[in-house]
Amino acid sequence: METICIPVPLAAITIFRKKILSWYKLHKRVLPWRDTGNPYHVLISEYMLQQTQVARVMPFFLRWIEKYPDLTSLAKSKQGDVLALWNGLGYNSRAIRLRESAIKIVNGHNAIIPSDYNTLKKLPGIGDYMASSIPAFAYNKTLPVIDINIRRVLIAEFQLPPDIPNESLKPLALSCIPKNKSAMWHNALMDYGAAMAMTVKKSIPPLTKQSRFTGSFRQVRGKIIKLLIEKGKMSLNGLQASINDARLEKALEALLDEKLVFRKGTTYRL
DNA sequence: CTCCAGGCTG
DNA sequence: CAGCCCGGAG
Repeated sequence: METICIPVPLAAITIFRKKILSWYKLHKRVLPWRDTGNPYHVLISEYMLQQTQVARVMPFFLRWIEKYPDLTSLAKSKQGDVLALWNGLGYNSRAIRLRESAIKIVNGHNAIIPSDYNTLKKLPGIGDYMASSIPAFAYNKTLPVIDINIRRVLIAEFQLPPDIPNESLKPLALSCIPKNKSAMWHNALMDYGAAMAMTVKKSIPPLTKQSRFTGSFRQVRGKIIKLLIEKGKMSLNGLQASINDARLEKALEALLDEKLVFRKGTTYRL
C-alpha cells in the first residue's frame, strides 16, 4: 500500500493538539452517545451518522435505544419493526445491516461488540471509517479515524492538497493522537471540523459526490417504504394508486431484491 | 443548488 | 474507478 509521506515537524503537531483541545474545552458538543461507556451506543450512532448530520440523528438515536436498549434486544427484533423505527433517517439499508450485525455479534462474538479493525470490517455496513471509529470511540483505541470533518481539519491545518487520499492522511492522523486520549481527541476533531466556516468546507470538498435526490429512483423507494409502514401491507394496485410514478414497479423490484420488502401472496409488506 | 461521523455493488 | 443509496436543512 503506497502512501505519500507527509513531513510534519513534531512542534507543529504539538501546536495543533493544543489548539484543538483548548477549542474543544469551550465548544464541546453534548451528545447522547458520548461518554456513556456503552459500545452499543457507539455502534448505533455510527450507523445512523453515516452521511447524516448530528442534529438529525439525535431524536432517532434516543427513540432507538428506548425500544432496543441493548444488542440482544436488537438481535431479537423483527426487520419490519426496525425499518419502521428507522424511517425518516434515510438510507434504509443501514437499518438492515445494523440489525444483521447485531445478530452476528450476538451469535458469533458472545454479544460483545468487537474492538479491532479487521473483525469489525467484516460486519455488514461497516467500512474503513466505522472499523476505525468504533475501536476509537467505544474502546479508546489509538488508531486513525478519518471522516469528512477530520479530513478537512487535517488538510486545512497542514496545508495539504484537497484531493489527498485518506490512506495518505492516516500516518499523520495517527501521529497527532494524544496518548491514551483517542476517543476524546477524535470527538474534538469532529466538533472542530463540524464548526468550520462553510467557505473552508467548500474549499475542501468530499472525495465523492452525491447524486440528486429530487426526482431520483430512490425517492420512489422511500415513498414505498413509508406507505408500507402506514398501511401494514398493500397490493400493487394500492401502491400504484398512491404513488403515481412510472418507475414504481422497478423500484419495488429493487426493494424485493434487497429484501427490504417482501411479497406475501398478492400483497407487499416490510 | 450543496451539505452530511459512509458503504456497497458492478 | 462510477454510480447508487435517503432526506432534511442551509
